[in-house]
Amino acid sequence: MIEKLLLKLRARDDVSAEEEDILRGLVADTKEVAADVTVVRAQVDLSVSNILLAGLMCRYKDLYNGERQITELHVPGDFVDLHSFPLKRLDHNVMALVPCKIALVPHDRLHAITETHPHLTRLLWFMTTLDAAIHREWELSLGRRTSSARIAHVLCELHTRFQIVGMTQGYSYRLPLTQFDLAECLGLTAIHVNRTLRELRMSRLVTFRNKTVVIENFAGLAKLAEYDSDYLYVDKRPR
Amino acid sequence: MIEKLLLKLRARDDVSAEEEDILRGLVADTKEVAADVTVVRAQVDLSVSNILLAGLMCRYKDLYNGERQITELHVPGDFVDLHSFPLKRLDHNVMALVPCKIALVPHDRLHAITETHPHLTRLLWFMTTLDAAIHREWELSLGRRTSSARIAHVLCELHTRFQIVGMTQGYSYRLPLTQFDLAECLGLTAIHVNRTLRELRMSRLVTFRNKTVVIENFAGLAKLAEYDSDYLYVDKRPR
DNA sequence: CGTCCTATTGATGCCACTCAAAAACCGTGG
DNA sequence: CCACGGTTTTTGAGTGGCATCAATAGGACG
Repeated sequence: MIEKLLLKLRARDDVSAEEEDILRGLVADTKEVAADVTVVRAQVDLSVSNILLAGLMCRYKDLYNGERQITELHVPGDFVDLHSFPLKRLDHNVMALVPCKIALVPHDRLHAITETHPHLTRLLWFMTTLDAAIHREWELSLGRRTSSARIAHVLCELHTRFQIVGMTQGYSYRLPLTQFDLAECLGLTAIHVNRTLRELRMSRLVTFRNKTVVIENFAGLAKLAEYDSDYLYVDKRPR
Repeated sequence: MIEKLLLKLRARDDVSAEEEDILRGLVADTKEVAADVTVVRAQVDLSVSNILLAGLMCRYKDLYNGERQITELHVPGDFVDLHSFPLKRLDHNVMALVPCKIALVPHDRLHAITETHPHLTRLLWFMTTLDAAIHREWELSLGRRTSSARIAHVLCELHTRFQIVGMTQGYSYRLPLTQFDLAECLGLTAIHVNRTLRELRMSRLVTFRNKTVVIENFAGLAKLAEYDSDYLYVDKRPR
């Protein structure tokens, strides 16, 4: 059930058979949620974290006027709100962007791991710092990249992240987002995203149609975006 | 020496006398660094983390054209690159914005804590997730807030963070940043920061002059910024 | 008291936003 | 299988916030 989480972890460090068992034992229950459902609400006391098994989720914050900023996208295998374990509540909401399947992990089981399994604890800690690294890269995009570079960058990032969990076909992957969703990730309007996607399509770099991304020229796209997957820490090391 | 770190931690959870001793024992050495010195460089293997004792530091990423995005500011008491312990290297640079004093903490001592002191481990973990929360709030600023709200917001944030470590005088605090530095935090140009600061000054909300911030109307500033310190998790809880 | 850095102001331009509307797509039910 | 309503995508025209370019003023320091 948590195969994708294991893929994600094993791309970064060894996970022993015992540790794998413990991780499997974390899941107390699974749940299906419909699209557009807010699964975790900001400021609510939490005692459970969620692993995304299938679908696509996001973390977002919003302003009074209804404008929304998505601060991170989550692909299957992501421990979507693991940080709620040390934080005890969240400063943002977590929403399903499409129908999703999630696994529920009670915090007391995570607590138990921290008491008895240091290496696994460090692995979990690592995963939350990986999310922070993604936040930082998005800050760079939001603050300094042009609209075309922003879109190019997020499409490169998602290619890498989907690839890790075996959800790409070559340079193509399914991305069930609307242009409106994308705009909320990138600090743009949907209209401008639309125009910029057309540019990227016309320059034969990437096509995003029918919820599918086809990267026609990865090197070119990465160059435009100044994309370097370093910040995703896809290298195996003892943590 | 690490009094400000202790203030920061004890604003969020209890720290026992034993834990305090262990934290004090983390420091292997201290160092003075000059302004504008990059203390930690991206992609370099690390075996030491730094606690900021005095001064002001930042994390930043940059683009080929030399544009820079500061992703977080660090005030005294911050464990500036604690996340390099799980990550093993950083995806960004860490720089001293003014002359700073830092404490060096070897990773093997952190490793030892994770092996023997679960609660302290969770506290350290918590601190890295707090940095991530700040990143998310900055994403919201960079993506959706207007220039005036962005400036107002960061000045509110810094007030709260300086206050926690006892470095405010009422609604005033010393902030040794140039307008150029601020611009690099906010995804703006220094020129526009200058104009916007004038607006904020003229609307009697806040003054930033001679490296000093004086908030004349905190409620008004917070309202403009939609500032809510929730994301800084200044509430004491068992972690 | 000159030099460098920082702050300030003015003029102009462009990237992305807003407003408006049509076209394409999609699930649903008759 | 097609009509239908809602969502999403696409395109056009006009606007504006922040950037760029240019230049002066102020402050810190040797």
